[in-house]
Amino acid sequence: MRFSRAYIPTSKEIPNDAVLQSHILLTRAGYIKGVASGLYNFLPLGKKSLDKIRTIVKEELDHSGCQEVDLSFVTPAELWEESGRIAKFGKELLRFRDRKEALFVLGPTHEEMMVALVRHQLNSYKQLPQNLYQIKTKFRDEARPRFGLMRGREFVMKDGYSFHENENDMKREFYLMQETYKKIFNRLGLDFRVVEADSGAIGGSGSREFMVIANSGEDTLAICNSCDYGANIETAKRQPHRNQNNHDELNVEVEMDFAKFKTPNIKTIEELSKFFHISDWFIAKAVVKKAIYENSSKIAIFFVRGGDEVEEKKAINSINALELIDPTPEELLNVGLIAGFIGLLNLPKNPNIIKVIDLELQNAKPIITGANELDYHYIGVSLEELPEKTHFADLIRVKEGDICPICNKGSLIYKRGIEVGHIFQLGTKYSEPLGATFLDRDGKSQPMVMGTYGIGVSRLLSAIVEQSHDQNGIIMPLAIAPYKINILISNIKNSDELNFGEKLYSDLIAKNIEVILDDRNERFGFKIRDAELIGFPYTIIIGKGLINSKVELLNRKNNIKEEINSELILNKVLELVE
RNA sequence: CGGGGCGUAGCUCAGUAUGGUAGAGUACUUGGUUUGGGACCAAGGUGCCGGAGGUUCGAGCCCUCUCACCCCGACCA
Repeated sequence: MRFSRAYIPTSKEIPNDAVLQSHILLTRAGYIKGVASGLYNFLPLGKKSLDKIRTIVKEELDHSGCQEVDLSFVTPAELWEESGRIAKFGKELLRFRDRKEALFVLGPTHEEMMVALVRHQLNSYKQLPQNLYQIKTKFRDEARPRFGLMRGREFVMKDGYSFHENENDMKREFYLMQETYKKIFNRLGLDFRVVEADSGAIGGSGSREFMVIANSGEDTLAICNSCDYGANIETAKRQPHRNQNNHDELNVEVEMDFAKFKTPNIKTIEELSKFFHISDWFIAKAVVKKAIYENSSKIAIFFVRGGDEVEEKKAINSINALELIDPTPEELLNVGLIAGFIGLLNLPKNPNIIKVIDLELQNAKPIITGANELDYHYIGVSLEELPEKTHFADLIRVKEGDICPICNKGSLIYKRGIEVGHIFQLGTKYSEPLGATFLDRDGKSQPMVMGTYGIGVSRLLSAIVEQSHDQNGIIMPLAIAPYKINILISNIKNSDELNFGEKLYSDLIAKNIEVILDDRNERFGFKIRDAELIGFPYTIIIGKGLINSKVELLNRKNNIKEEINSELILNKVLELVE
C-alpha cells in the first residue's frame, strides 16, 4: 500500500469524547471512528488488525478441534422465551418486529441459537462431544457504553459452545479451552492472568476469566505475588487470618467469660475495639442490607470479623438474591433491629430476617457481638455452640497483603484487569429448558452437559493498545500490526531516495511482506510522527544517509534507530518479519 | 435508571455574566520558499451556533420542551 493512496485519517487532536488511551490512540491513528454511543466504524487499519486477531483466535481454536459456524445475527425472540432469558437480559436485548409483526432480537450471545442448532441433530452419545464457535458481531444495548471499543454496544465476540455426554468430558474440554486461550493471548503478546471468577448471570459452576493486566481495567483482581493464583475480587479467597503469619497478635489465647456488658453509645467496631482494649478481630461486625428478590425483599445480616469487609457479590450469591441495597432506618426498626447493637444472639424472630455468618467466624471464640438491645453487647460468645442452625458462607473481601490461599506463602496484591476471555462450565442450564437431549450408553435420554467460552475480539484490540503504547502513540505488536514494515521516504523530491524506496517497496511486495510506502509529499517530522502514532513495528527511513549507502531502521518497540547498509536492508527486513 | 457536564467550521475550542453583521487554531485548496522530528509567507472556501417552540424591533446568547454525546454511580454472558 502507498500511504499517499491509503485512507488513514490521522489527527493531532484528542477526540473530545475519548478518555482511555486506547480509545484516543486508535481514533487519532485512524484505526476506528466513533459513530454513535457504543458504535464504531473500523477503518482500513483497524479492520486489518481486527482480522489478524480474529485469525489468531481461529487458528488456535481450529487446532484444538473446534469448528467455526456462523449463526444468524437476528434471532427469533421465541428462543429467548424458551430459555427464560428474555426477562433476565432485560433492556440489553435490542428487540424489534419484522413486517409480519414477529418479535426478534439482535443476538447478544448465542447459547439459545447454538442449542437450537444442535438439539435435533445430536441424538446420541456417539456424536458427542462437539465444540462449535463463531466470531461475530454481537449487540447489547448497554446501559452505559464507554471506553471506546472496550465496552461498546456492538462488538465482535468469539463465542464457543461445547456439548458433552457427562460432566467429566465437559471438564476435560474446559481445561483444553483454558490452555487454548492461553496460547491465543500469548500469541497476541499480552500480559494476562487467568483468574477464578463469578459465573454471573450466565450461570454454571466453575468459571475462569482471562484478564489483561492494565490500570484502566474495569475489574479488580487479587493475585498472588508468589504463585500463579489469581481471582476476581468478587470471588477471591485467602488463608484465614489467624493462619497468616503476619498476624501473630491474633495467636494468643484470650480469656473472656460470657457476659452481657453495658456499652453506652458504643456503636462502631473501632469504638468497641478501644472500649474493650482488644483487636477488632474478636468483634463480630454486622452488615445489614436489604436483599431484593424477584417478587419480594428481606433484611439480610452478614456477620464478618471486625476488620473485614463484606464482598457484595459473595453476599448476594450466599442468599441467591438479585441485588443488595442499603435499608432505610425505618426498615431496620420495622424488623426490630437496633443499629450499632446488632449481634449474633437474640436476633428478633422475624421470617424476613436472613442471617449469614462468614466462614472465618465458624467455631470462633471468644467473640464480642451486639446484644440486639440498646447500649448492650455480649462478650465471650462462642460460635462453637450456636443455639439454632446457622448459615455459614465465605463473605469477606480479601485485602492486599492477605496470604494466598493456595501456596500459603505469597501475599495477595490488587491489580486491575480487562476481561478479554471468560470460560464457563455450564452444565445443563440451557440444554435442559431448551430440550437438547441425547441417548446415553444405557439408552437413557439425558440433557447434554455444556461448556461455553467467550473472547472479546474487538475489545482485544483496545486491550492490546492499552498495554502497548507510549506518549507518541501505539506500539503495535508484530503479530497484529496492519503493516509490518513502513518505508519512509524522507523527501520524495530527492529522486535517489524515491527510487530506492520504490525499489525496496516492490522487492518486499514480491516477498509477500505486508509493507506500506510513505511516499507522501510531506516533511520528515510529519511522517515520522504518523509512523509512531500508528505504531508500525519497523520503519525504514530513507533519507540523508543514502548518499553514503546508509538507511535507518527504527524499531517502534524500543525506539532505537539503527544504521544499516542500504545493500543489506532487504535481507535484514526479511529476517525481522520471519 | 439516578447525579453531573457538554453540543458553535472536518477536528479542538472561544464567543453566552450585559441580546445588535459568526470567531481562533488546526485541517483543506492554490502559488512560492523549505525539506531529518507535526515548517514559513501570501491568497482562498468553510457554518440550519443539535432540533422545535417562545420572548424580543432583533436570539449562538434569555425562557420552555426535546434530542444527542461524555463523565461518576447502578448495571455489565
